[in-house]
Amino acid sequence: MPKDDVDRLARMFKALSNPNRLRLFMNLLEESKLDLAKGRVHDCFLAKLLGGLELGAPTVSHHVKELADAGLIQTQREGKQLICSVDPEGLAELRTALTLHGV
Amino acid sequence: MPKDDVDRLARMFKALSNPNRLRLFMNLLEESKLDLAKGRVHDCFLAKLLGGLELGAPTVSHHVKELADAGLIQTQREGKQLICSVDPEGLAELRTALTLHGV
DNA sequence: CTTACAGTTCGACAGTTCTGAAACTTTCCA
DNA sequence: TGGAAAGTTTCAGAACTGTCGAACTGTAAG
Repeated sequence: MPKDDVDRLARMFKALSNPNRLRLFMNLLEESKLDLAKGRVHDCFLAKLLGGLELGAPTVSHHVKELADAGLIQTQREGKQLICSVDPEGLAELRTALTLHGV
Repeated sequence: MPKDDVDRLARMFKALSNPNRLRLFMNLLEESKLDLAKGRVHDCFLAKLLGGLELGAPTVSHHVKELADAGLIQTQREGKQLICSVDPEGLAELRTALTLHGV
């Protein structure tokens, strides 16, 4: 596996290595499952992701950026709100890396 | 998702978040694929995992412990050598967490 | 225009992580 | 018994991370 790929992967894993950040991502992933089941593309505005997480706004902003930079989520602005969605490509990369082909 | 599960998952991701540690794990995973293809249980002694990695012995020892503590690899001593193998359960947990059920 | 809302940026600080040097332990071989 | 091989432990320093307060930016509603 080429060094660049390892570094890229490591960055994704790092983005998920903090419990609060992982929680944000898993919440989003849960939402995605619901929406995908209904055949819709998913997205979710930031505050909704927090679900019980007690973090200051700066911290959340930082974590979201980290996830986005790693290629795990996509963000887009809608008026005052920031809409987040899981990046399917990033997710696919992770799964591929962890897959024992055919096992 | 319960807090304990999130924390446990985060720990696994953290173990994979360092490029050198990820490399060790991916090397082991590659070996596993070969061995599984042959229908054998896999394992691999430590020095063999390094494959081009230029790290001191203490550092490698530290990384291996980190992976083992996270539940991603198993180790066993055989004479002078430490034999490592991928922990299939840990791997399965990771894959489950990243799976959009039925998608 | 003014105010409130939803995030962002900056700065700082405590805590954690990565790495290697030196010294140690265990196991094997002669 | 003596020595070498393969890891481990402990320690320390440089670098990185997670978090928040304060100040800032852009948008919507009066």
